Amino acid sequence: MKRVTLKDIALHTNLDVSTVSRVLNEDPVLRIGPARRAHVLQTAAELGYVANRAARSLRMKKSFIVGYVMTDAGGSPAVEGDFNFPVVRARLAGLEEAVSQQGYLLGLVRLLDGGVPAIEEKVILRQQFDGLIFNWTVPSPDVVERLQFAHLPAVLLDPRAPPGLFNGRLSCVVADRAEGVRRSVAHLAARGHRRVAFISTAANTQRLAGYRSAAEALDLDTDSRLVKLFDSPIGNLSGPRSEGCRAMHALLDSGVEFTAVQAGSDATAAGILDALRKSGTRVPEDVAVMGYDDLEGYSANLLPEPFLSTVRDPNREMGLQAAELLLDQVERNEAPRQVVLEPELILRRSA
Amino acid sequence: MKRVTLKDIALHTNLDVSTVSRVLNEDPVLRIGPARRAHVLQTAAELGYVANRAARSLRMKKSFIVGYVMTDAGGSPAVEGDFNFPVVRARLAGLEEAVSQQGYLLGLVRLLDGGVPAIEEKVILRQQFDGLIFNWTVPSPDVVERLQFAHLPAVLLDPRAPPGLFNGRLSCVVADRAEGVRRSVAHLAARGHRRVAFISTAANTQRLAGYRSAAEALDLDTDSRLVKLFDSPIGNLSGPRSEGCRAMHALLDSGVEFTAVQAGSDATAAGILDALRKSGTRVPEDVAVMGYDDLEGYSANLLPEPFLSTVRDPNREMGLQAAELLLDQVERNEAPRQVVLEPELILRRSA
DNA sequence: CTAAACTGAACAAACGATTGTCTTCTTCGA
DNA sequence: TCGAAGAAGACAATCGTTTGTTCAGTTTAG
Repeated sequence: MKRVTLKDIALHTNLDVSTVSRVLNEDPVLRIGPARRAHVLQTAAELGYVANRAARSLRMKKSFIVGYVMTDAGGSPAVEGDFNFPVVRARLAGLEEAVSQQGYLLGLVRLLDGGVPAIEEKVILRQQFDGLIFNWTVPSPDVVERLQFAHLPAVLLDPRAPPGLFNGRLSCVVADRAEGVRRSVAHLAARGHRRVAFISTAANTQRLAGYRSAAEALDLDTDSRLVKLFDSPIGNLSGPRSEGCRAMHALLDSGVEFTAVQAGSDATAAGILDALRKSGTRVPEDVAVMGYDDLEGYSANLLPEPFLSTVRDPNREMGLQAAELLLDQVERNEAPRQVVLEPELILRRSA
Repeated sequence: MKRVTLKDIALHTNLDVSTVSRVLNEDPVLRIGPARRAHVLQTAAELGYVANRAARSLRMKKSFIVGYVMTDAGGSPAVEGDFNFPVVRARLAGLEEAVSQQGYLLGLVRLLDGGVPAIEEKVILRQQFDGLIFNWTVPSPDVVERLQFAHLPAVLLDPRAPPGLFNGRLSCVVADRAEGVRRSVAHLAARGHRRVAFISTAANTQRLAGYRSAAEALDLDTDSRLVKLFDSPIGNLSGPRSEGCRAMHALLDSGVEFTAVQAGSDATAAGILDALRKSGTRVPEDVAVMGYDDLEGYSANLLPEPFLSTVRDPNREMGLQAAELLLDQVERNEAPRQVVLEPELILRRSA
């Protein structure tokens, strides 16, 4: 039950704890005979030595813990973009993998809406993290200020706000949604579709941009009537599907011709499929449908056989990268950077 | 940027650090004048003192961190019951709330399928947690053995295996699913339904038991043809919906009369609704449907307006309780206990 | 009036690691 | 042969708390 400490190894090897420490940390200050070095390493392994996190933290003035900030609406229905989305699981897995591989621990903090004082108190002071990860939620400018002041590195993982706002101050990991849609539309074009509709919440500006640039680059028919945008307030979780359904009906009723539709999200695509089904349109024979997010691939509990062709952000990879960026700052004191990752096409039966 | 330590407070108050520590910890050993005590408290607040986690851990031989064990299928589609389910968010929120309120931190560890050695190495030794939470996944007997040996308390949060297996050795938080179904069926009975079908995966034995006992207690028609069970291997995420759909069709085709159906889960209910829609049956006019899980309430991204009446486990509360049970062991050395929480009826439009 | 008891606090020893500085031999060049 | 350099490792301080013990006054009891 007793923990094995450096002292134990020192006793077993007739060396000083400092020497043992230097061996285990490969401290260049120490020149030691290979035989003794091996001996130390071996007994450390035999005794099952594991460095005491607290002692090391105390001495090195580092906690070796990075905080994952989870905002919490206080028990009410979920906050979109946080744990609610199944994708978060993949991100967390990536985060934990990278972080633990470098000897850090991933700590979870739930932040109620306390604003700056809450962050100060809970995250900056009390927990003594070495760095912070914000998934989707973005800290207010005030908070960013405090972070800088406290020399507490942070990275924004897929921030819902344009990353430009934090230029150079915070690291940032994003998926290139425009490129994702571009690839998706390119796939449709390759299948011979010339008139591709786009239905999405208005908030997805990147995806719209991807659609536009693809349409132009591929010389598709650009008809403004093919684009349907709707508002979907963040709190309204059932919005995208019903709005997508409505938009599709409107498009159908308008008589505008099209042979494919790119949805802004899988939820929207679900609504689109509802409308198409109701109107007796066959998918993909009459109309091909592409989604975005790959919800089915993550958690298809509510869906029958995965059907929707879609675009998937590299969520696990995003988590990994976020951790790397953070630890680059924490460990190697590098400057904040931004990394952009490419989504991937998932082809199933709808297109 | 310098951290405020006990020493700083000691200097400001002309007291010894030990005295300051005792004041802040309300150590009964210390008898101090109320004036001085107040002075200490005040300067501590003014300076924004926060105890150094590492130092305290070192001295007290406690990390003040509890680990949340998240099993990881290595990037493949999600593992049901873990982060995949939106309910996990609620549980984590509850956990974090209770845990942080008692001064602990919630650490996340992802466990690949390494079995006992992996748990030993990563969770028991390396991270030096004060306690462990297993959500849904249950540790193997070997692991339980090691936990006991290492005096590492653990609590099982909604274990997928019958908790009886760990009788008295591990704390356990479960929702009373039988009672949930009982209430649900009672609601149907109150609405006048006498012939209530039950469709579920065979694995949901509790829910079936709830159905049976409710049917008996309420003197409903018990007709074995009303019960449809199907197998749904854990890996198969789209199973419940398509199986539910198939089972409903079978029931419809069989000609057995019924006016309501209790589904084993919302996913199954989704399939049931598919079948009813296809057969032109109106819900709830012709047939009332009750689900279980309240997926819509948590994350209705894929669904139009929440429609399904259902049963919801008190997930946040379960997280809170799990934390309490764990800290009862960690802090107060209490024996492992089991707590059972009651689900809640969520009435919407399907019944 | 003196010993005992009590008050209000200071002293000091941990906890287990890291790291700057010494010490003690060897060895080598001149 | 002597001094200096280099090799191999020991010493010791330190990080910030907690906590068992001691200590100087002051009260109380007998």
